Amino acid sequence: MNLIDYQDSRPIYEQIVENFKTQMYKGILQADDQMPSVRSLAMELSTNPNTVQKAYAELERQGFIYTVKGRGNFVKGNTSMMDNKKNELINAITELFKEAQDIGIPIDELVGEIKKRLSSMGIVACTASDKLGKEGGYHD
Amino acid sequence: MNLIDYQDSRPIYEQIVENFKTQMYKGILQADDQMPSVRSLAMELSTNPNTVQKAYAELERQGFIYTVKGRGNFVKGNTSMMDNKKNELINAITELFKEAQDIGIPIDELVGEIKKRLSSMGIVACTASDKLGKEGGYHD
Amino acid sequence: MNLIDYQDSRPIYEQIVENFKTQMYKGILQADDQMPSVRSLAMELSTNPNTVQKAYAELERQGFIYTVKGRGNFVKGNTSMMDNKKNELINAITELFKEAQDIGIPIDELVGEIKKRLSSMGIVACTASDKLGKEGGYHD
Amino acid sequence: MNLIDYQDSRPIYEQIVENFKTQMYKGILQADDQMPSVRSLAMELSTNPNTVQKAYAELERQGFIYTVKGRGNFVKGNTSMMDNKKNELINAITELFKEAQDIGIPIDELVGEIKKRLSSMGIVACTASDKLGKEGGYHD
DNA sequence: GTGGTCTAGACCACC
DNA sequence: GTGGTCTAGACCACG
Repeated sequence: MNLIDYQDSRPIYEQIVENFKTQMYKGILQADDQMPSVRSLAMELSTNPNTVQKAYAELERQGFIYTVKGRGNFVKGNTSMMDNKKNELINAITELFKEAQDIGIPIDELVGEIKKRLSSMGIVACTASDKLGKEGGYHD
Repeated sequence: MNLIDYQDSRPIYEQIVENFKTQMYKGILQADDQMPSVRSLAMELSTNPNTVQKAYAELERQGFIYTVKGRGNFVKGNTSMMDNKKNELINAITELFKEAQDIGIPIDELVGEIKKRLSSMGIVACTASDKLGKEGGYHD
Repeated sequence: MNLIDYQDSRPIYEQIVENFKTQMYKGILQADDQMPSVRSLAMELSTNPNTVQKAYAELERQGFIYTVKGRGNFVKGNTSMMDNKKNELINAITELFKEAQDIGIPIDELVGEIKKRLSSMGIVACTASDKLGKEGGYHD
Repeated sequence: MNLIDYQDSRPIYEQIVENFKTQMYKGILQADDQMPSVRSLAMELSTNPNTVQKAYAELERQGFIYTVKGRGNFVKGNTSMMDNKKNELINAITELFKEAQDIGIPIDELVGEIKKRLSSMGIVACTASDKLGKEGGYHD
């Protein structure tokens, strides 16, 4: 469990939720893995058990974990988890591109800069754009 | 001025700020245009003058407007405005792509889907990716 | 607001939620009516503001109210509310009838007894059974 | 013995109780049949013997089984069992109808829909209501 | 004034 | 041991 950023404006319980969700997306936490107990995690994060409890309740509500009373919280094997996340990302990015379009920022410039940054992080964005670009379909 | 969405979780003053910023980006509000007075806008939005005041203060802090005592608030002709916005968008999108990469979603799929959606909205995303993909500028 | 039954095994916050939901179903609370403030209701019920807060959060999550920060909670004008409730009731009752069937209790007996009880409460169940039973069997 | 649903919010011991009760209602378990031993059932359900013990204690308290020291637990031949269950069901259904009435849902609609569903499951709900309506058996 | 979050500490049911 | 609920009291952002 990563540490909490007390500088962050987001509430602590929300940060906990986010942390666990990414851990699941990344496969660090897998189906039926046991979550740390409310109390122990509270100790580890030096926060209040109620706060952790709230985070777990939220995770359960969103379908990421399930609770066995008296035993603990466990990761739910949610097959559609990935698809949801993918759609979420697609929506978010599309929305941003649309916004750029609205205020007249040329998409070319955006994409160019983004690609530069991604590749400087070692992310092979080119393959993607490549496929996009390919067969010369769009050479204006 | 568009209406405020009271069901939105974001604070009202922030919605006002956002509204004005997009109006400036879109060119609806231009340099040295006069902003509506605090009181009149508060009336129009049927909200508290304090709230409008807070929004204007925030806009001034961010360098989007300037105040002339006794006369009112005016739009600042900020040449770097666009660049800031562009950078903001680039950062946001890059961040999202990075996240996708982190959890193992193939960027290809994302870009493909996004492209589909943009073009279905009449936004010519293809030209952008094209230029990217072509001249091989960023391949290494 | 009805009183809380501290004998009831259900948690207090859940009782509060239920109370408000029925008040909405009955039309006592209508769209955009303001809910009592968290603190005042807590006082009235002589319970803790946190408990009321939890109830309100749940009501918001379920789409029955919306929150305007700094102003209060308000009833959401949910048109599909009634339909949801109706379906819920139908499901519950059907489930019970199915259970009876499963363990071999003749449905006739059940319906007979239920009808007796409903009419003794002044509920005109007969009209309903009428349609069911068709052609004018019951002109009493 | 059916399996336990650990994702179910109800406590495990309660699920065990329910399971046995329906088995008795359905006649799968009959008077003086021996119940599985606490330990073996605990193994079978891979749960804690304490939990099974608690379930058996509850079943005994409710008059469904009796204990012979050193021999085991046995099903009680309780003639009033069925009547209790019937009353329970009648109460539950009546309560739901009353609730519907309270919030102004026309009982006709409810009954109509329920009838549709029951018959689509092959349960002859119609005959029941029919008998009700016809020979006037329950009219007074 | 409003709601939202958090802490500290308690009690309960369940396993 | 586990999670779930509740209290008392605090602090913050928002209007």
